[in-house]
Amino acid sequence: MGKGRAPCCDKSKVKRGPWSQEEDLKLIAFIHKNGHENWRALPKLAGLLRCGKSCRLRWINYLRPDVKRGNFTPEEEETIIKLHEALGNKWSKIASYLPGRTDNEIKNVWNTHLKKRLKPKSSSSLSSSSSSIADESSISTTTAPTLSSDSSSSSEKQVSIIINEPIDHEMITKEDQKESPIASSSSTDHDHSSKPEQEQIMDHSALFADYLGQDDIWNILDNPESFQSNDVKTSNVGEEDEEQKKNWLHDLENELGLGGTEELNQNNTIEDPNMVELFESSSWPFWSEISGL
DNA sequence: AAAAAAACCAACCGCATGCAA
DNA sequence: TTTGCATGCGGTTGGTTTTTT
Repeated sequence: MGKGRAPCCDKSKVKRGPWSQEEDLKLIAFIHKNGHENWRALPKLAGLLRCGKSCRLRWINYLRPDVKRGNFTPEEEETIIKLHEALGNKWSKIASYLPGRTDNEIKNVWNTHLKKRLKPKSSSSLSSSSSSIADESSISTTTAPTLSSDSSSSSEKQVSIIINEPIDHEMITKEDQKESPIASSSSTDHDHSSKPEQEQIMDHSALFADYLGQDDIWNILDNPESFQSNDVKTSNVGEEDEEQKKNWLHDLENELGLGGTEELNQNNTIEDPNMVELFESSSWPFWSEISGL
């Protein structure tokens, strides 16, 4: 409320533009260990020349464990359309009904695809919705982890949407983790076996290859479900030295100058149990590497 | 094959909001 | 109540990729 706004950071001293792999890893490693209770302080503590805002955005939109990447399914698009009709440009609200999707991503999809697609028939849909710029309460919610739509084909079809209970994408405050480990519920939503063919997993390969020196790992990372199976995991990883995995984060942190020696506990484990709980329940592709610690 | 146009999407900007002192 | 800080949010930009001419 009306107050002078201090600049969030000294723009001359922070890096801007696309994130490098190293920056991503620094951010991931730091949040893994410490969570992100203070975005403003985080860049400094993590050794990043970024503004806290930028770190937050990068984490939320790209790096966090439950983020789902790739094409939107027709069901998701339908949901967005309906929610947008009801909520307007409340992207974060809309995102809260779509596990794994970010407000930024939804906004992009809307602006680049859905808006145009709707335009031709906008008159009808808008007219029917003018009275109906439905308030939120009109959205039926359920805890059922599905959204269902009346399957038939016509564009005039009546679509009834059962929408997921909104979830909190801003998950990793420790309190939130205790109360609603959303990653666990969304992890099943991330079942990549059901993903559209075109779905692109984020390019972890480049990210980790530098550190692990092997490309096979990316087959695993691209099929996160394989993490659940020790058999698959070990067979894919091959005879690789377990020690290497155990020391991965430690090495990484040393490499990145995160001061692993005093910050790691004796077992080289992630210290924050809530973080462990969160990441364990997630299908986040980075987890299997880090969890070997 | 090259140039131009369109599409895509990550990241930035700055206001709004909540909270604590 | 006021003030200042931290973060959330939505609009916008600009670089990159893809498609069209």
